[in-house]
Amino acid sequence: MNRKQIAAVFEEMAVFLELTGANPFRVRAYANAARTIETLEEDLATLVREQRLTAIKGIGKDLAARITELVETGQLKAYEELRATVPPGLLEMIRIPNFGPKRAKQVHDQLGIDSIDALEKACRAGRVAALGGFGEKSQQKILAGIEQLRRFSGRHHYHTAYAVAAPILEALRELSTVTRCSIAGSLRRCRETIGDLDFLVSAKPADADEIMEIFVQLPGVESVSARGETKSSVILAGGIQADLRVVTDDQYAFALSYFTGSKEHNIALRARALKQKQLSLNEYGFSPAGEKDRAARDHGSAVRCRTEEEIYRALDLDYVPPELREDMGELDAAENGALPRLIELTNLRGTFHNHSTWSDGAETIEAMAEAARDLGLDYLGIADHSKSERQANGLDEKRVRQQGREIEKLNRKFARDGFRIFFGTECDILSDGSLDFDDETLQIFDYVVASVHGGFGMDRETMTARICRALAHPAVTMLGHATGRLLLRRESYEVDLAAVIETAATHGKIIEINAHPYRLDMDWRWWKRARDAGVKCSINPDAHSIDDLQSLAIGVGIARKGWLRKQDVINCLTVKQVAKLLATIRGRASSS
DNA sequence: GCCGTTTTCGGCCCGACTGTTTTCAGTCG
Repeated sequence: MNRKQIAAVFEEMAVFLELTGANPFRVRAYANAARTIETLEEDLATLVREQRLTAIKGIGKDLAARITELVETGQLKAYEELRATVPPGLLEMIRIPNFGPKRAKQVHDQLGIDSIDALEKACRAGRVAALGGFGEKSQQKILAGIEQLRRFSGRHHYHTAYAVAAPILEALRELSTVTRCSIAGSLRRCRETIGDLDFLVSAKPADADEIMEIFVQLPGVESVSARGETKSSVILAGGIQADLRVVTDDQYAFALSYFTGSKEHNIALRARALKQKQLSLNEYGFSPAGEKDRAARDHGSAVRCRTEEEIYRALDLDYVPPELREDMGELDAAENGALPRLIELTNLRGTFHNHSTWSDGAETIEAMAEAARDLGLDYLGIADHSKSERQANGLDEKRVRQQGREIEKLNRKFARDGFRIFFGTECDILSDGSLDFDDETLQIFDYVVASVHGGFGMDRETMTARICRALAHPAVTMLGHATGRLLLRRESYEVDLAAVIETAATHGKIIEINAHPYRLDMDWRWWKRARDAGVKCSINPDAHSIDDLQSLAIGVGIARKGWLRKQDVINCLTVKQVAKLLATIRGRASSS
């Protein structure tokens, strides 16, 4: 059983335990272990064999035994037993907003309800309102929640969420009563998908109510699910939930840190404040541990902090950029001055892997190049599909040569501006790991992006061997969308990314961050490891239109989440440097 | 279930909002 499967078992264990009313800290132990295992650097089988599991933070004697059992037998007795006691319908029911394990268990035990459909029927019949602790309003909310769940998956692509959030932030910023405001939550951390939007505003207490009222009446607000003094929640058209918190300006930095999360980062930060400084930390500030009568909300923070930087400093930590706040080692690094200086959007000078009308793009090469130049880039790589991609109008050997001549011609024109088009191909990796062009044709390109576009169903070993074989081919420059996933739509194919990263490192090959908002692939969780193995990254929008070039910004966000610095990303090189690098990777002497 | 120069037992981050209560449980982040 692989790491991902074991993590999934532990995650379900956490949910099952919660449903059975287990100790919440025990639940958390399983949930934390799931996260730890999923992003583990070392090979699980090795750790099991050498009995070093308990050396991992959060893995004790019991969990180590369970991991060992899963690795060795592919099963977990405790998991099977627990699962047998939990009706399967409860699992789907707790996906309803504001309907958690306790309520699911109650309706199951008292009404025999074991599915969302049954719950809906019971609500309509008024049977749920009659239960203790429930009422007419709860019943209506459950029905509304079921409808919301059915209409929307509950999560949204980053760019969708951003497009909805930006005008709301602007509307808040324009209010004269608002002192500071920001987006917080997973959008600020640049997660690949977003559950809901979090807005934070600082203002005088006397103005808070009016700001709340304006917020819940903004255009696009479909319904109001909560409306309090400091917090309101609304559902926007399109089904995205948005929360607004209003605090005083003294509290703003603390609230921003708090609502940016992640929850796991916050827990680690608070535990640290308690342990090292005997300070309790919440969204209002620091207060002396255990002294409830000196709570920060009423008495101000024991340590005043105007910015998040000052909060980290108060805990003897370097500032942790939002993208890194995932409790994946950032606090240790912040303590030791070992945080990376992250890449920024302005560091980008060009990009690879873009399409044109030669295959399935919407724009000519010239229009794409002009758009890239207008964005301030110095070069653009065009990598249209290879011949096997018939539905995408993939190019055969004859057409790529024609395309090469057009690019040569365009480059003479663009040379005046110091701009350059690189001639590439997005070459299919065929089922056996061979490439869609012969070696002679592959020689005409400046670079080759090798991608899997079909045969997703193969087993892990075969797929891994297929991709690694392609990466080892001397003509290949970089790997396109490493796992083939489509966020919220299609799971990735089975592949051993650790082996892929190792192969890329061995052959000096690049792996892309495909910045298309549906892909964001290779996943950010793998990049620190790839970076440390010496693998360089290329941030590519996979643009099929001029607008798609904007995705570069999301790609940079994902690179930042992956701890990448300017020097780890080839798009930060100058035209000259990158031309030399591409030539070097192909084992040819540089002409420049 | 994990963890430990205050503890091998007794802690484990903390608060807002809602709906149901009449002091709180459940849910969420």
